[in-house]
Amino acid sequence: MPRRKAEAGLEPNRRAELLRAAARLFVEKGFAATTTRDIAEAVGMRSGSPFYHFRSKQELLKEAMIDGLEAGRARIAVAIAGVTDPEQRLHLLVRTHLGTLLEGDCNSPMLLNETRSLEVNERAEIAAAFDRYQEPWQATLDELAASGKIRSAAPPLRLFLFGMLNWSGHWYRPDGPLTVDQLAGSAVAMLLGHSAPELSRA
Amino acid sequence: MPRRKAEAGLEPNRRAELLRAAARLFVEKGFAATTTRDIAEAVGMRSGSPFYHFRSKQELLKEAMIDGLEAGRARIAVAIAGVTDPEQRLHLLVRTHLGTLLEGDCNSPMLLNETRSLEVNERAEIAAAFDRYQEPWQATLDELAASGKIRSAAPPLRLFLFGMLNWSGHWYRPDGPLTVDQLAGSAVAMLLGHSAPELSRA
DNA sequence: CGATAATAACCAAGCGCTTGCTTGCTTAAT
DNA sequence: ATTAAGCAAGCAAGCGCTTGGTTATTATCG
Repeated sequence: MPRRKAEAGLEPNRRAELLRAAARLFVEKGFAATTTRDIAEAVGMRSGSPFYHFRSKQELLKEAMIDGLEAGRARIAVAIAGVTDPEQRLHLLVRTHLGTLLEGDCNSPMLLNETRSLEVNERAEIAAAFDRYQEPWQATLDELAASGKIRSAAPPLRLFLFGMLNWSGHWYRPDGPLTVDQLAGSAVAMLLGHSAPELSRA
Repeated sequence: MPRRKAEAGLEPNRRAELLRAAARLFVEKGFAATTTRDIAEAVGMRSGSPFYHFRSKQELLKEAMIDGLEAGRARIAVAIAGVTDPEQRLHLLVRTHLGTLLEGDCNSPMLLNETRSLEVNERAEIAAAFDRYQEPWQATLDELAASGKIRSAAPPLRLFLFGMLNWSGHWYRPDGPLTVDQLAGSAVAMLLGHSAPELSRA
C-alpha cells in the first residue's frame, strides 16, 4: 500500500475518481462514444492506466452504474426516513431523484440508458440494484392507491413516472425558467391530480 | 438512371432501405455503437457502398431522424383529422405516438436520444422537425387547459408527457402483459386524472 | 433500328486513424 | 524487499471513408 494517507490526502482513492469521471462522460457523450483515453485524461492519467484499476471499459460502466444507483438509494433512504405520510414521501422521492439527476455532477439514473452496452450477466447485477432503488417507490405508490389518493399503482404507473423524471435529464437546463423544486412540484401534481403548489403563482 | 423500374420493382429505392435499416440499428445499439458496415450488411451491400447515397454516417442519422419525425407527424395528422373533442384527440395522439414507437419497425422518436451525436447546425434541422411534431400536442393540451380538463398546460407538462411515452421504448415488450392500447389508456388517464377505461377490467 | 455514349449504382481494395487493451518498466510508500 | 500505482510505448483490430474500376440500364443519334 503506497499512499493510504499520503501527506495531505490529495488522492486517497483514484479508483473512485475514475468512476466519477467515467459516469459523467458516459452520461454526456454515451458509453460507445466515450473512449478510455477520455476517461484517463479527465483524471490526469495516461491512456493505459485506468486498466490497472478496471479490467475493461464495460466493468467501468457496470461499477459506475451500481455505485450511482446505490448512492441514489442511500440519498433517498435518508430523505424519506421517518416520513409516514405517503403523499409527502412521494414528493420527497421525486425531489431527491431529480436532485441526483439534475443537480449532482454525477447524474446516475441516466446511465440506465446504457444497459444495452453490458453483457447479459452484468445486466443482472444492475437490475438487482435498480430493483432496490425502486422498492420505496412502489411501496409509496401502493400506499397512495390503498388510501385512494391515486386510482391505481399498477405496472405502467411507476414506469411512466420514472420515464417522465428521467427524460428530464435530456431537456432540463439549470439556467432555464424552472427550478428543480418547481419540477418536482408539477410532477407530483400530475400524479396526484391536484394543482402544483410551486407553480400556482407563476 | 439505371433501373427506375427494373423488372419486378424489387429495389426501387435503396436509399430508403438504407435509412430504415440505419434507423433500426441506431435505436437498437445506439449511433456510436453502430458501424456503417452493420448498416451496409443489413441491406446486402459492401462496406463502402452506403457512402454513394450519403456523404457521412452523421448525414444518415440526420436524414433518418427527419424522415422518422415527418412520417410520425403525418400519421398523427391523419389520426386526428376532423376530431374536435380535445380529450379524444389527446387519446389519439398518445395512441398513435405509442404506435410509431412500439409497433412499427422504425421507432423514430427514440432517435431523439441521439441528437447529441449531430453537429450543431444539423441539430437545428431536426429541432424544427420536432417542433412541427409537437405542434398539435401543445395545441391539444392548451385546449384541455382552457376547458378545465387539466390544471395547466405550462412548459413541463408536455415534456413530462413525451418523457413517459418515449421512455416506454426502453421497457415495453409486445409479448408482455400490456397491450399498446392499455398503455395509451393509462397514460391518458394519468394526465386527465380519471380512471383508465382499458385497465378497469384488468 | 442498332451502335455508342452517358450515367446510376454498386464492388474490391485499402488508407489513415482510433480504439480497447497489454506489456515491461519506474517510482515511491510500506 | 515488497508492493501499490502509474507511465511509456505499442499492438491488433476495427473504424469512417475514399478511390478506381465494373456492370447494367438508359439516353442519344445517324
